[in-house]
Amino acid sequence: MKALKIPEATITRLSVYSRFLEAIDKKGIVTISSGEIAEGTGVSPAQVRKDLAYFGEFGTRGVGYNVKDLLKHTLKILGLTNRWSVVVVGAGNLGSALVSYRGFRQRGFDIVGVFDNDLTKIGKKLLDLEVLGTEEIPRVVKEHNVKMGVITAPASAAQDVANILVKSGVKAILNFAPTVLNVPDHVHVRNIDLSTKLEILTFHLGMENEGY
Amino acid sequence: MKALKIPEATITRLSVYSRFLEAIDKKGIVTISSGEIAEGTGVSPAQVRKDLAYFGEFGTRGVGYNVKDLLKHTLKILGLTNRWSVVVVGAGNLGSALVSYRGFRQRGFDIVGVFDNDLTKIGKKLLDLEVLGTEEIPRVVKEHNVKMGVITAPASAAQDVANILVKSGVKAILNFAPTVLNVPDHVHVRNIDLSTKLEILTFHLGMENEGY
DNA sequence: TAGATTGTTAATCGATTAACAATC
DNA sequence: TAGATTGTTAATCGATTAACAATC
Repeated sequence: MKALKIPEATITRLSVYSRFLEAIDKKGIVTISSGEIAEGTGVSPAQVRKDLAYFGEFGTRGVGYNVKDLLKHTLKILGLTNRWSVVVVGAGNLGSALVSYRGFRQRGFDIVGVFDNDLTKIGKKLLDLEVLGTEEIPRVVKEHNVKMGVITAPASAAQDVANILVKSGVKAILNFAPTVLNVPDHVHVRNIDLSTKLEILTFHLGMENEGY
Repeated sequence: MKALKIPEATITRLSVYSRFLEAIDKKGIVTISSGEIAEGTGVSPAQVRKDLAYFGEFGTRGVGYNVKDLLKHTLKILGLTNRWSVVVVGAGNLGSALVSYRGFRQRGFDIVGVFDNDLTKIGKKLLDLEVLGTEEIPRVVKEHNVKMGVITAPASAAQDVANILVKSGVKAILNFAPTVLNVPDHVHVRNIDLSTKLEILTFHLGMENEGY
């Protein structure tokens, strides 16, 4: 209920801390300090404490944080204490890769549908999922109470896909198409643009040679 | 040569502007204003002008920007006026998808090598590329003057892969493994963490239900 | 000239860092 | 108690926005 605005970077880091804590916990380590978390995740100790402080007091002064405890809290904050059903729209190479990606399942995401409007792809099996036509999206979204959709369709189709997803009741979209989506305010969208990330690197490489 | 620090977000947006301008240019539109660019890319007009102003004066007061001209400038800034050879390490689903991804080639990236240390993957063909053992990385990097590497190996192997890439002379790494890489200061690293992006969305969805 | 839009400065906003009192 | 580390406040740093003079 707090009206406190939390920086997006804080949430991103929380995800990183969470994964780091999982690894630490697996090693059997019980207690960890903000300095050690910082060391392991490449941020500053003050940053770690500040990020956590948005959500509560999870540590013990003079001691540090209980690993299992803090891990649970970070997962709770990220909304990962229950599983999420996800649909993927676009069964090309990237879409297929995501459906097969074990990392998602491990963090609580269940891909319950893959869709395409390319007839040569419909009916294909990806793991245990059959690629369905996009007209099936509303049914699957309703049946599995899907809140999240991933768009791996080409840029030219992305907006149409987004419209279908929104109309079906999806509340959050992860968009891999290099295009800006128009959605209602209540729908969350994040873009992952693979080329853009490479271009940040070429920018820096180019700068070193020529300078700007 | 300017010592001016440019925000990473500016570079990301420049990449978005650049792609938007390509689309606008294809429509045959000659002139565009900061307001129209802003409208098309989801930022503020002041932001657009500020971002561009880091690099020069590309517009004409009272008129706007010449589309072709500005497109050229943004490509130049991003280092996309010549092509980049890239290697991909990790020939799993994601690696395979990236090799086949046409978006890279279109923006000036040529994937010249795919590597894995899994014997069942070595020798497989991805498009016209044969998957090679990781011991071949140094040779290919040198032969093609590769400056950029993409890591799509599992987290457990990512640091080893990074070491090999750095030793081979790679200067920039795009890392898909959910782990923090240790590399020398002169090597640029960016992470793309697919789960983290989903977790930002679940965070927001969770917040709406329970509040934080 | 009048209208439009840039480039740039100053004001605002927000995020990170430093420092330290609280406390185990 | 002495040493350590958190939680939090204040200071700093950086990025975005608003406003407007310059100028086409």
